[in-house]
Amino acid sequence: MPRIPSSDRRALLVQAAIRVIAKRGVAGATTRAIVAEAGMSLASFHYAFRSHSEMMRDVVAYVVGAEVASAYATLKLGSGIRQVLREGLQSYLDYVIADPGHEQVMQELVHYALRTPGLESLAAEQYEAYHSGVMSVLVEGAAVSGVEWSVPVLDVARLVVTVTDGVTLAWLANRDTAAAERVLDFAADSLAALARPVEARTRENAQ
Amino acid sequence: MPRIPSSDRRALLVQAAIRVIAKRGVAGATTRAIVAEAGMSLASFHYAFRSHSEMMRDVVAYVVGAEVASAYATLKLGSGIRQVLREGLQSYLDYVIADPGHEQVMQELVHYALRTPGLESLAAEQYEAYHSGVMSVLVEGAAVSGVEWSVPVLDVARLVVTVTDGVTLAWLANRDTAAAERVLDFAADSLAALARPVEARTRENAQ
DNA sequence: ACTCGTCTGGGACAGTTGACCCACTATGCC
DNA sequence: GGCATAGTGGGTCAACTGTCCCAGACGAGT
Repeated sequence: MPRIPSSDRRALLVQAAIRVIAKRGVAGATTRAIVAEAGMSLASFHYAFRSHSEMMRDVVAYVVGAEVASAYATLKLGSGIRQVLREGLQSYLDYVIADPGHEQVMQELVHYALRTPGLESLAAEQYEAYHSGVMSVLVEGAAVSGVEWSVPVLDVARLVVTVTDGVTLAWLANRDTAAAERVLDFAADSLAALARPVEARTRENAQ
Repeated sequence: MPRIPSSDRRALLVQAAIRVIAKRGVAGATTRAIVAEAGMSLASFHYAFRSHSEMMRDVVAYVVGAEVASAYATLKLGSGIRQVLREGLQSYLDYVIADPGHEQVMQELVHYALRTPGLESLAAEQYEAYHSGVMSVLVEGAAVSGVEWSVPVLDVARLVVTVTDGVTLAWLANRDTAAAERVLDFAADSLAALARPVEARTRENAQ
């Protein structure tokens, strides 16, 4: 069997764990299922991690750091801010539909972190990452569309995350794509109302 | 030990299970933990339920049927629809803050149902119950405020549920009450824009 | 060629879990 | 009182889990 360099083994196991969670849920992420997914032996697990919970901490930290904002980052340069918002939200929904397991894992990991002593802060960090990731997209989107936000961008980002979380959970439950898109229509309309055309002289009060 | 009549035993165990889930999460809802919470013996469990998963099905069905809309039903008769919405959303948030475990259980059970073969439909039913419960509140709220909804009320209900779910998850993660309330401010504003004063003659196009 | 530290395979362990079983007790009915 | 039935207690089982251990294999440096 090929030997795996020490630096990669943890990452390999973490990613295998995420795949297992996507397939079987957090409860199914046993050490044996994970090493089987990673094609490793059981002993290798405890060679890489001191314990199962130590690995789960890394799993949560991994999803916080990586790919978090990537789902939001499909920024198409539309004609106006309303369309930029709508298309951004749509690409997020498309992403959820294409790979429902992934966003399901994200929410399950939030609940797992909230339940696990010592990991509660990671849930908060996960949302900070969401918010700041979306915020930068919103700043860029506003710049492209020549508008500015009439409220703090961070609050707008919170609204976007609220909507995406809510739509995700409902869609996972009832798979009603048309209803989800109507919600996104309304969200895009309402959020666009928070933007106003930028007047060249009052540029400094952005953010 | 007092004998428990047959009709109550299942309900007792289901409610005990919900308390255990609130305390320890879905993964902690073992048969032993549940019967301990219910003050019963282990044998009584399999006397009442054929299996653990059969009881979990009842747990999910129970939360779908009972109390689902109760959190929304704190309808205060405010001056206008905007205030009715805002106060309704606030009372929901107050409820989440007062008993975070309960709404956490609700979301965890949705994910559990989605993961469990044969229970996926219960997740959809849970959201149908949410939507119809909120919808009736919205209908009443509109009537009290003398407005009508310019879009199907069911869609408005979906928006409300989307917001409450999103706010719940974010608040559970970061406990940022002020931010949650700003989100609710915006939601109430935006939703109120979907209502228009009812003109006595066009009463019939209410959904 | 030798050796040392890195890594792996397989086995084993104790603890927990869902499920089951059977002797036993209470209760209502004749 | 006797008896069937509903309900209970406690013990037991196999399966599964996280964790540990140890003999050995590989590779790099000498």
